[in-house]
Amino acid sequence: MTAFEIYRTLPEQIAARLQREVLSSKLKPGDPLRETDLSERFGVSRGPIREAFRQLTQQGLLVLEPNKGVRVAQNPSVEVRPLVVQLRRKIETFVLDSIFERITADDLAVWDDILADIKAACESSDVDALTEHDLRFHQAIIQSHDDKDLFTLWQPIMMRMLMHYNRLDDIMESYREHKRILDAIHSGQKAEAIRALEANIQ
Amino acid sequence: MTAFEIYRTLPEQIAARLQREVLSSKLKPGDPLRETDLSERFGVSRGPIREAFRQLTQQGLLVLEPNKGVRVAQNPSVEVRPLVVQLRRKIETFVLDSIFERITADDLAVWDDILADIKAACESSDVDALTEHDLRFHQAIIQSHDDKDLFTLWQPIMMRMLMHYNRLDDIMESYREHKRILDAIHSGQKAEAIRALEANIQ
DNA sequence: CAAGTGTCCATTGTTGACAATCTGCAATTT
DNA sequence: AAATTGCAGATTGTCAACAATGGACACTTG
Repeated sequence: MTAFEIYRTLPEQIAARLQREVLSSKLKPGDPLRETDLSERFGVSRGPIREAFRQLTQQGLLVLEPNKGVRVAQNPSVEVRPLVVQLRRKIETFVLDSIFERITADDLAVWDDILADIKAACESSDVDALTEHDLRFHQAIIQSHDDKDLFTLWQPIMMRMLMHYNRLDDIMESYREHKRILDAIHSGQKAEAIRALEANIQ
Repeated sequence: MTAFEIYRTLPEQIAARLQREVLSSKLKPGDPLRETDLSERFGVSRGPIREAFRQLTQQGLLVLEPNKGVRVAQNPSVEVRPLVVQLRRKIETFVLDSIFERITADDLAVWDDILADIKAACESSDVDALTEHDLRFHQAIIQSHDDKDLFTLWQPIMMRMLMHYNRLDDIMESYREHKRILDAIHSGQKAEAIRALEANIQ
């Protein structure tokens, strides 16, 4: 299957596959995941499956109950959803504000590439691809901060927002929002970039 | 410290022990934890140890690198620390505001008990016990919210603050801060309770 | 008939053996 | 002498067998 290995470990590959299925709602909140099923499906023993569960639990996509196994996590309740939005805004604007003066041409090149992927996904109305590249976009920004631990803090919050990714009537609007962020960064307008980033997080 | 701590599973017991050692700085940032060592020390095989690692990684106390094992996580950098404080404030004030009108006498009785433990720890200058009961206090508040997922979101943020628990010159001040919170709740002063809670989180 | 009890089966928990990988150091090469 | 390569030991990764747990359902019992 692997022409070239994108993921270092077996559990990482499995976790990536399962993550995609959760975020695309192929696996729905409450769905149980059985270790034996997956070990047969992926042709490995239950060990790596458990390790994949570990990673996805940390991301908040799966919930583990002792002696009962794991289930796909529930979406955040309507009451806490605004809190999640605020938390994500706080982290991402903190990062953008913190790194702004140190953004390199290489950083921007990478982000521009992701923006192109977002555009393509919007134009073909591919919601799953949009979710994936939206995640990549914001992840790239977070990971450009020196403190790598920020990513660990941010990831579960981001995941809780992506699980109900259906806020836009016009899918192209997502592309425009991300473009506004990068345009502002390109022209060195920090305050405007932060505003555009906040507008994108809701 | 409670006389009988009942943990449902083996990994939970192990994780609790290790958590205590990290929070009391018996295990310091960067220290490696070897599966074989711990499996001998606790008299179990490596499976439950790995599951305990999983839990502590989710809490942000351990960091896992493939093929290298786990290490005790680094403290947040001075730059990120204010962000962590803000995030924790946002979550805890959100919860207190949200549950305030539904707080029961039973809730308050539990919180008063924990406050007594905090007082005892302060009076005997037992910093480790104070850390433990401080954690219990805020955890009890978070967990009184209907949405149990909030706890999962809050825990890793809380842990990052507890790892450098040394802000107070006068340890008794911790007791007074927590007492102010409960006094305000007892007398139904919501705004004052939230103010006192924010003052305690720094 | 309702409440409790026992049994079976699906599933997770635990274990020890073996494989793969990393680290440090010595031997080799340039 | 500096850089590279090649072991050897330590450590994590994977596996399959067995144990323990929980849920469903039939059965007793009052």
